[in-house]
Amino acid sequence: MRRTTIKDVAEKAGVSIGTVSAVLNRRDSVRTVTRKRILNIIDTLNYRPIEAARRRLGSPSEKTLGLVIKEIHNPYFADIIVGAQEEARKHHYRLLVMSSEQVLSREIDAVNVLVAKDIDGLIINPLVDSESDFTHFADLEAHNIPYVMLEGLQKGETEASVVDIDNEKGAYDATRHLVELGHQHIVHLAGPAYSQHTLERCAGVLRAAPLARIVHAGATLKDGYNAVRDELEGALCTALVCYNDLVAIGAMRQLQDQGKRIPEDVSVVGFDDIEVASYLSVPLTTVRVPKREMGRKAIATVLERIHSSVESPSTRILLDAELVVRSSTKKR
Amino acid sequence: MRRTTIKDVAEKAGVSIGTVSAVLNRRDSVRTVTRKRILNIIDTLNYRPIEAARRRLGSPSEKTLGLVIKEIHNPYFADIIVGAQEEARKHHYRLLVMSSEQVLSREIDAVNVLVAKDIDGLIINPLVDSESDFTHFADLEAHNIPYVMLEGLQKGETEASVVDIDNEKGAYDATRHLVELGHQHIVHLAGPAYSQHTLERCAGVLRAAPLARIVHAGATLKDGYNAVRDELEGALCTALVCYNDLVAIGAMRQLQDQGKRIPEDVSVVGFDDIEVASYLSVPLTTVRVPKREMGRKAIATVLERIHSSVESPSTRILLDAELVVRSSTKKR
DNA sequence: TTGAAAGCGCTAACAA
DNA sequence: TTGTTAGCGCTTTCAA
Repeated sequence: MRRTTIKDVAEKAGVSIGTVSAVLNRRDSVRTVTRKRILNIIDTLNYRPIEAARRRLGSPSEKTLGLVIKEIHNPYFADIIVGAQEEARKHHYRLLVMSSEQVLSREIDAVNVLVAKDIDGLIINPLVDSESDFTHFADLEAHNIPYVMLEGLQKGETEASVVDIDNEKGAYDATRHLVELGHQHIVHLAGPAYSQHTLERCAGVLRAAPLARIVHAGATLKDGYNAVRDELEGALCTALVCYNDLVAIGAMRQLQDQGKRIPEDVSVVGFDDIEVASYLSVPLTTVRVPKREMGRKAIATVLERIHSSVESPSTRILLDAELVVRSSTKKR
Repeated sequence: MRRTTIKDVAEKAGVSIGTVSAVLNRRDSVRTVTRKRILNIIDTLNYRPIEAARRRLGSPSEKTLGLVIKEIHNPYFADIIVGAQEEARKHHYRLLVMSSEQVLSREIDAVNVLVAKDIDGLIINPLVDSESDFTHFADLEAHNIPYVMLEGLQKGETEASVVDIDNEKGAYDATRHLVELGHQHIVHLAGPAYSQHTLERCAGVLRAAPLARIVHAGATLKDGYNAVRDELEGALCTALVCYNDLVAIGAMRQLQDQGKRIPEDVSVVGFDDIEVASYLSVPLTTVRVPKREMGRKAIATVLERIHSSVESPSTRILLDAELVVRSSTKKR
């Protein structure tokens, strides 16, 4: 069933498409009766003009950028979105956000839709699945749509620019802090499988504390809660390095349920420094990631690519992240 | 400066647009030398075909719905987004998200962009400014794009459907709970100005406790923190009803800074039941809003309107919200 | 292997 | 006041 077009409306109304167009564009050259009749038919036919056609195809359309994130629930991304939006607005671009929710097929889907919607550039925090196919990125390149990633891909499959922090160093700093506090039994609650960040942070933890135990957790409150419940029952553990703040908060809740005090019994370090981290009863020691700045920088980078006529080389921009010591860690 | 078109490429390459099109569509009827030459020119000219035109205008395009929220930082919206996405996917629609960040001009902007991107329907949590203009909603109606609101407008300016909860009742229940606990000095940390939810919740609080003091706060962690710091210094107050959980968490942090214990010294009730509320050291008593279901229901409602040929009447769907008593409230 | 031309839905200029 | 038509960027036949 074809979409209803202006022609259908014109036919049914017994007028020309020009007249219908005039009504659509609120030109006052149409007789009231005719207008009413046409309006009626538009309504019953449920007709909706195709915007792309109205804009006379060639005319400059809305400038838009796409942003594909991994989890809408993570305040980490909220900050990135705000920074990105800010920078985009400054340059008169609008930001369309989609979330893959950690599902590769949705990521591919999101990119396709955004391409179909004719965005001018894309920021994406890609899923780094081992079996990832990169056709959607190839598509972007074929379409000449510049894009920037918020997390590096393992293989050098694409020539994309990356805006990120040094995750290995961040995790190293966090763990080093615990080591210096005298902790011997450190457990790392690691992030989701197949994430580059997970890998890098594990590496950082192990560099600072080669004997640290790595436990697979995930990226959410529940993941942190469950990991501590299922994996740390009675285990020797005086300090926790968590993949992110959400996991840390979940872990702390479970520790508390087990009657353990923080930081007296167990020290906990998070990652990201989401806003709520400093509002907790026991303010969280964590690695501050400059999220807004990352969003801004990512946009600035695509914009550069959009506006430069020459093929700019792909870059890897690493912003600074630093440990923020609050009350959830304590000398052993 | 016009956008580069296929014609430019063809001219510069000394071929016809048909040949360029063939290259673009990976047809193997083009001689390798010609293809290479064209590809080169595409690159140097930074040419990007307009998707809308490729799709031959009439052909059915990607089915998409728009969602305009008020604050990307509020987990309340994250849940709504997840529910909406879920329902949309089930019906093979994609969801494009934009955030107004409490700024009316951005809301208008977002709607315009979404319309330009040819969405099939819209969910919006509108800003209810007293000086609101409703032209963007009128535009939606003119374009025959069905939309559903997640918060009622004050005036009956539009004929939109609304999916929401009974906010007055929710706030009443929350406050009533405190009254039953014996609290006499109740303060309500109210939401942002010009929000319908703010108004409705204030009304609910006052119905349960006519003597409650209303303090303007806002919708964020910081708002809660600041309100308690600036307005409750030394004030008589044994219980706090907060506009939402974020405000409650912010308020609790400040109370703690003042050396007050929760719930021994002050009882606190939130609103929304965002996930983190149950993970706090003092799990938060709050009004559980069925956020995902609201997202789902809102999508289902637009979809109905999209697919029904008859003009469906606007409805007002109120889902159930109920008080969840945890540990932040206590008998006086 | 390439070019020419029709047609997609719509707007705007012009003619009737 | 209404109808006719060219043209927007592109794909797709069909002919050369």
